[in-house]
This record gives sequence, C-alpha cells and structure tokens, in this order.
Amino acid sequence: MEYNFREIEPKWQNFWRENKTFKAEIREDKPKYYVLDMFPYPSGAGLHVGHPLGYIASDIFSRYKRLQGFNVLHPMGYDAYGLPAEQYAIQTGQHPAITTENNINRYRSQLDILGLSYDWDREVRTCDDKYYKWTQWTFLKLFGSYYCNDAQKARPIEELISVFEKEGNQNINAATTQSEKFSAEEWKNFSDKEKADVLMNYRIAYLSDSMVNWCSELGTVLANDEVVNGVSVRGGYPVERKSMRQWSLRITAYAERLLNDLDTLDWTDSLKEIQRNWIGKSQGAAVYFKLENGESLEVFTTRADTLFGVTFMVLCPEHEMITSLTTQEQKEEVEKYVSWAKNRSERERQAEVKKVSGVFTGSYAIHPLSGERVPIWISDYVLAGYGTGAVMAVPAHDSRDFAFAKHFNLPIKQVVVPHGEQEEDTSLWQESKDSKAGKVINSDFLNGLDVKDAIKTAIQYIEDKNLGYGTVNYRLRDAIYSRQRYWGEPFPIYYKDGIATPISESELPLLLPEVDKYLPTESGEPPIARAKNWQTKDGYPYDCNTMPGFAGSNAYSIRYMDPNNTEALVSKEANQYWQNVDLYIGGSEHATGHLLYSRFITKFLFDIGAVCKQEPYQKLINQGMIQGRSNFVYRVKGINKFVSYNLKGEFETDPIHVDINIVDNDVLDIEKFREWREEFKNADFVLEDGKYICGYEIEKMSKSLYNVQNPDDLVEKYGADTLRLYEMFLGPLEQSKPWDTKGIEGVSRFIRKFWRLYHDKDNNYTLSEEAATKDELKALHKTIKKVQEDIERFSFNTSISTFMICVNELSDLKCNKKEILEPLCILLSPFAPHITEELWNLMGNKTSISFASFPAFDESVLVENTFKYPISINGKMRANIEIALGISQEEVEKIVLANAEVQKYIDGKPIKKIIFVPKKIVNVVV
RNA sequence: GCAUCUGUGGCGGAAUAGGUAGACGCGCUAGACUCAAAAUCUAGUGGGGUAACACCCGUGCCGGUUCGAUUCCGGCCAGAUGUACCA
Repeated sequence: MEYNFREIEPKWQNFWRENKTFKAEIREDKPKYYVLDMFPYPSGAGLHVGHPLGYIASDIFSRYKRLQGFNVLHPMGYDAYGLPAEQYAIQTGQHPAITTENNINRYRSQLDILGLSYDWDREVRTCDDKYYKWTQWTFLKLFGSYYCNDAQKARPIEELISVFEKEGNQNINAATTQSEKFSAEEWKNFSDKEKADVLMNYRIAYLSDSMVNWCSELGTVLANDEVVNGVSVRGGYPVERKSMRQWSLRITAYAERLLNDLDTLDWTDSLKEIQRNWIGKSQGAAVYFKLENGESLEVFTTRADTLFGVTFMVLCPEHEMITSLTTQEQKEEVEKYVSWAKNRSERERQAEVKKVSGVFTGSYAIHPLSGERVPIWISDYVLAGYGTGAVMAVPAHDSRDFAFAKHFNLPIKQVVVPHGEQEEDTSLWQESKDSKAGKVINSDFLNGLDVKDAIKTAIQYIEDKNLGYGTVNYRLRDAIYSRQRYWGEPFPIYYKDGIATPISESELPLLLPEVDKYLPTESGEPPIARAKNWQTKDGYPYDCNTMPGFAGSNAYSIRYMDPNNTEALVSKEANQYWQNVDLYIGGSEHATGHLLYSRFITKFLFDIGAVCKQEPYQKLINQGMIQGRSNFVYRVKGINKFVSYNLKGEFETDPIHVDINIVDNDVLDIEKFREWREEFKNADFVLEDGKYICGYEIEKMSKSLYNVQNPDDLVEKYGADTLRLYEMFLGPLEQSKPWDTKGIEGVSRFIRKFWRLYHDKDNNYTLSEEAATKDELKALHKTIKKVQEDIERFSFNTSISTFMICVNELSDLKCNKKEILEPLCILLSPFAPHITEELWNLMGNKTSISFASFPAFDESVLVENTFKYPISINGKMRANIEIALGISQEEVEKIVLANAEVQKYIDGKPIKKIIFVPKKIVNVVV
C-alpha cells in the first residue's frame, strides 16, 4: 500500500472545516497579512483547470505567511450578479437567484476539494441583500457628494449648497458639467427642479443625457470597457451610439489621483501602463477661435506650436454649434451628413476609420494669431467625447488632418522643419510630418524656436492675450453606471415630481423586486418596471435601472474585513487592523474595468472617511491564462474513415475536434471514440504503429472545442496535492501557457517518493530520533533557503524543483531522521497541505500544521572551508581548483598558476591580467 | 499605428548580483527486478566530432560594452496581450 490520498485528503479537509482552522480574527499581537483572489462569477460551466491557478498560488502564499506568524485574512466569495443567469432566466423562466445559487454550490464543492485555506465565515455574495445594502449605501454617498478641485477630494453636496446660497457658483472650483454661472440671488430664485438640475451637474453619481453604447440585443447600455471593436464583450452583439438619460460616475474627477498613485503600487509595469493609457493624460492648450457671427469656438490642442499651420477647423457631427454655423447654401448637405454620421453603428465607424468623409459648413473662423479666415468643416473623425469636440486642423503635421485636406483639396502649410531637413513643397507630400522634434518656420514670433520651446511660448502668448489657456485633457470618460437589466442592484432613488431623490440610509437595502418576466416592458422600460408597487410608500416611483456588473466588486475587498457588520460597510476597528489587500491575485483582463473602478471607489471612500487607505490593492499579480490544448482526428472527405496524424498527407481530410478526455498523450482511445458519438460507431481507422495519433492545437479552453480539463477528474485520479503542485510546476505564474497533462506523473511520483521517506517498505511509519548527518542537514537547509527565496518572488515552479532535488538526495542518503523530515514537512505544507498534515499528525503533533513556524535556516550548516573555483583562461572555462576560503588574492593566484591544467592552457604565454572574483571565478588573461 | 511583455534542447521550463547555459520535470534510449506487465531503481539524453577523450558550435537575428553577455546597451525580426481617428 502506498500513499492513499483518497482517504487522507477528505479527512483533513473535514478537520479544517470543523476546527475552523483558517478563521481570521483581529489579533493585536500578530501582524496582519491580507491575501485576496479576484472572486469569480459563478457560471454554469463550473471551474476548469485555469481557474484554480491563481487560487492555488494565493493559498500557498497565505499558508506560507501563516507559518511565518502572520495573522492572515484569506477570504472568498462570489460576484453573483451578471448577464448569463439573467439570459438563462429569460429563456427558461427560472429565477436568476436559483441559477446563481446552484452554480455557487457547484463552485464551492469544486473549490473545497482543492484544500484551499479560506475563511468561509467571511464569504460575500454580491446579490445578497446584506451585501448589496452597502453597494447601495456607497451609491448614496456618491450621489450626496461633489468633487472639490481645490481640496482634491470629495465633499458633501450640502457644503456646495451653502456656498451657492452665499455667493452662487462664481468661485467654485469643482468637477462639473455646469457651465452657466449664477449668483446667490439667482440661486435663491431657482425652482426646486432647477436647483436639482444644477446640483446634478456637480454630484459624483449623476443623471445626464449622454451618448452611450447601446446594445439592442442585450437591451442595455454598456461601459466603454465592456465594448471591444464595436461589439459587446459579452455575446459579441453590435453596439451603437445613442443619447439616453443615464446614471454616471464622475471618475474623471479622480483621473489625476488615479494616475499619480499608480507610482505607489507594487504592480507590474505593463498593467500600470494599461491604466495610464486608459486615463490618457495629455497636456496642451485650449484656444478660442472667434467666429464671424461673433460667437467663439474652443478647441483643444497638444501642439500649440503649430497654430500658424492651421488651414481649417473641424467639428464633430454632434457639435452643438453646427446649426448656428451652417449657412443657408450648405444647410441641406450638412443635415444629410450629420444624420448619416449619427446613424452609423459603432462598428461601421471603426471599420471604416481610414475612409475620409465630411462636409463644409459654409462658415469661417478668424485665426486668433494671423487673423486669416479659416473654413469650418464637419467630420466624424473628430470625436464628440474628447476635448471640446472640435479641432484646429494642421494638415502638414497631423496625419488625420492631412488625409482630410488631401481628400477635400484644402491648403497644407508647413510650419515645422524636422532637424536636418529643409522646407518643402507640401503639394508633393504623400504624408504629413507628425514628428515632435524640429524647428518652427512660417510662424511669426515662433520662428526659429524648437518645437518644445515653441509650445511653451505659444501657450504663454495666448494666455497673455486672453486667446486661450494651458490645460490638460484626459481620455478617461465618466463611467455609465445604469443598466436596463433585472439581475443587479436597484438604485436607491425615487422620483418626486420628476426630481431624483435618494431614499434614506435607514431604508436600505432597497430589495430587488420580483417580476413575472425578465424582459423589458411593452413600453420599453427596464424589466424592474414590471414589478408591482415599485414605488415608495407615498407612491413615488423608484428608479427602474440596475447597477452594472462592476458595482458589486468595487468595495468587496473592504467588506471582507467586516462582512457581517449591519451598521457600517466596515467598522473603524476592522479597517484600521486589516488596512488593505497586501496581495491580490487575478487576471489582467480587469485592468481597465474592475481594477480602475475599485481604485476610484476606494479613493472616494477614503475622502469621506469610511476607509483609511487610498489604494485597495498594494501588490497585484496577474496569473497567466491557461489555454486549452485541443486534439483533432482527421476524417477522410466523404467517408467515415479516420487517418492518424502523420499519415493524413496521403488523404484529403477534415480535422474534427475530439474530446481530450478520450485521448491520452495524443493517442486516441479508439473504443471510447466509437462510443463517444453515434456517428463514429462504425468508423474505420488508418493507424500508424498500431496507434491512432491525434493532432493538436492551442486554443481557448471552451466546452465547444472539447478541450476543457476539469479539475475534479484530476483530483479523483491523482489527488489534490498533486494537482496543486502540478499547476504550479507548469511554469511561471504570470505567463500564459497551454494546459497539458503530460507532466503530472512527475509530481505524482514526487508525492509518493516524499511519502516513502517517512515509511518503510510495508508502508509503516518509521522515523528515527537519531541525530542527522552533515550531508542530511545540508540537503535540508539548502532547501529551506532556496524555497523561501522562491516563495518570496512567487517562483513556485522552481521551489517545487528544489523539493524534488531534496527528496532525491534524502532518498539516496536513506534518511529517515525526524530532525530532517519534520522541518521538511512543514516547508512543503503550503504546497501540499493534505499529505503534510497527515505526516505531521503521524509524527505525534496534535495541532494543525498551520500554526507551526517556518523552519529556520541555519547558514552554518552550509558553510564550507574550501571553495571550488572555476578557472577561465581568456574568458573560457578551463579548470576547477579547490581552494581554502579566506586566503588572500595573491595566494589564490599562485595556486592557480601552479596548476598543471592551467599551465597547459597558458602554454608559456605572458600573463597580462588576473581577475579574481571572490567565491565566483578566477580569470587569467594571456 | 502606438504601448507593454516574451523569444533558451523533442516538450514545459531553470540560471536570484555579468561568472562552468540547459537545473527540475516530461518524453525518449538502454539496463536491473519480473514468466510477463505495471510500479520501482540505475545509466544516458543540445548539435557536430571521437573507439573514448580532446576539441568545435550553440540562448530569435545583427552590432556594441566587457577578461567574460541568456543576462547590460543600440538596431532589426517574430509571437502574445492591451489599445486605437484621443487632436
């Protein structure tokens, strides 16, 4: 009998559950460490081997930190609101809560068999009213706050109201869409509705008519990060631009802080870079162009140095000044163009980026510096959402303006000469010169300046003459926060005489109502509108939208600190103790969604004093994706005959995906294949060496490609410890890699070998109390040192290699000494918790291994009195010489030169130099 | 187009501070045990070369710094990911 994981693994899982071994409580005597996994959306498909990768890694680190004496918080929960459950509800009528509950139970059982050390008492579910009460509470706070640019933080909206009453909004510097100024007097005379409308322009959570990504297939709007290439991320349905009244969050107010604080985080450069790009800060200038009708048009530019190169202006088709600008002659054409542009779907627009289109308004602006007349055009290459929705076109130095000028035959004026070039005839150009280095020409007072200096000088000039001002623009947009769906958090808002009014905090949570169908109403209202009595006691209607998928995950890491608190999101005490997440593990696909939104919300909660940290996740590791490895069989065209991979060239074949569970090391199990599907029952095969070899390809892991590897099957076959080790052994945590079961035998062998160290031939536990030998101690301490270093840098694959070497050495030494094997058992416990708990118990220990301390590394065991010096001659390794440590460089050189092997290579030539690197190498240059 | 990352045997991958490249595992080859198989154990396994050594070549490509480069610098090529009319 060998190591029996089928009996031992459930035994210890039960032990941990019953003893609440991993329960985390505030303990002032211990330092805290908070390890968090991105909680999963419980989909109907269950877990595949890709999901546990991060969970196993975080579990190893949690267990390691516990051994080091840290009080570890390691919770898990479910991001339970989401589209799939709702889509399923629409099709079947089954309540999404039931689907979700079932899926969660399946997830839980799959997680349990992996032996993960979660504190399940802290589980959260975003669809649980006790949880979403705080999602709604956060929304009320966002609604009740504005962002003060002077203080650089969120402030209560009441403060703003009292300022309005005293002095109007003349001196307010806040993040707002309010452009009209008013006095205290005017404010007092506003109607309630007017006041509410003004305040709405300042709130951090606000209602506005905004251009949204509307997906009619899903019947809802989507955030920018939920749309890729003009189609929805979920489902791949077309998305169009549409103006709708929606809730938004003023995340743009936090752009600067979100950008700057990236520097304080221990994240990978690539992830920080993704966020920086998404925020997209650009420094530049706003410039006013006077119009002939007396109005003024504001544009944003990063290239104020090229002002004299402006030969036309372009407005986006949505620009509000189009009507007033269009002349009578151009009216018809402009209207035609604008309606054409508005009706294009996002996808069409993106697909035809290179096609130039546009129309002339008939009007002109006056160039602020030269006084020349500049024609004003309309084109959809100018985006409504960025800057002012209008640009000054400098065709000579901007490729888009250039393409436009070429297409409509507009003048092109060169104002920058790149270093080492001469001014050229722009009519001969095939492309613009966009480079940001060179000397300015044809530009009056800017002539001769370098681009960089010219930008500064130009901005200074326009500021002095009141023609504009230096400013900053961000690409980041406010987050659209409402969805026209059922399965989400209702907004704690009702409408009193058309004014959006918050319900009081004491009425939270506002429960998600029951509905008869999960579809929009006949009049096109969201599904919640179907609910009976969806109104306050006084009969005012509630908001019918629900919050988006990311709402529930914004502050979940904070809620885990105090998940059962009914009085607050988190108590001061719990928040002070747990602070924020020390280690966060999850996929990088959340870079511009969850990771940005939750940073924003955490900063907001910090501003209102609800939490003590500005950043939610101090260190972040993105585990790589595990791709699927699909197998193929090759069917001869037209007949039911299959050709082995290497012989398929002789036939005309179609590759067909075959279930990887009936393929072993690319060899097809023909019997199982025949049973797999009715149509293959009578199939013929052309074999090679008596086997049918399948082809393979690396693809996404997906049910439809028959390449999903289920962790349960592997646990059943090899045990959880082996699966844990193997997932880590597969390669570096952060790298994407294809799943491949080939190597799992190797770690399975290692586990059995490890077990055998503690047992004799008949599988009886035998450890001796004898003192360990020098070699045994060396093997152990070498391992302690390296494993600790490897864990610290999350190189779990190499730590496992180190364990393998150690076990091999101890097997060779026939070591069965407790002095060695007890610390080794502790050392391995984060990786393989079940087998080590069993051995720990066999060794006579009463408590769980989690409370043991990490084995101390004894340097003295590894100290040698001699060192093997590699000797290189002219940089090439030629010999090894054993030399006592601590002797002088001169002596080392003497010994080296006296060596016969070395003499052979020096071959009598004069020695130019000897380079001696202590403990490393001696290099002789001849 | 732009940004970030990656490129090492038949395969997954080591090499932590510029110092004997290929640890560890898989696979493969031979052998031991066995009637046989499984399991286990032993030896070998980058390429060329040799009876065996010696020796030569080798970390995507080209160049640089250095006594010495997988590692640092410059330029290219390829792949992955993200993002894209952001003025």
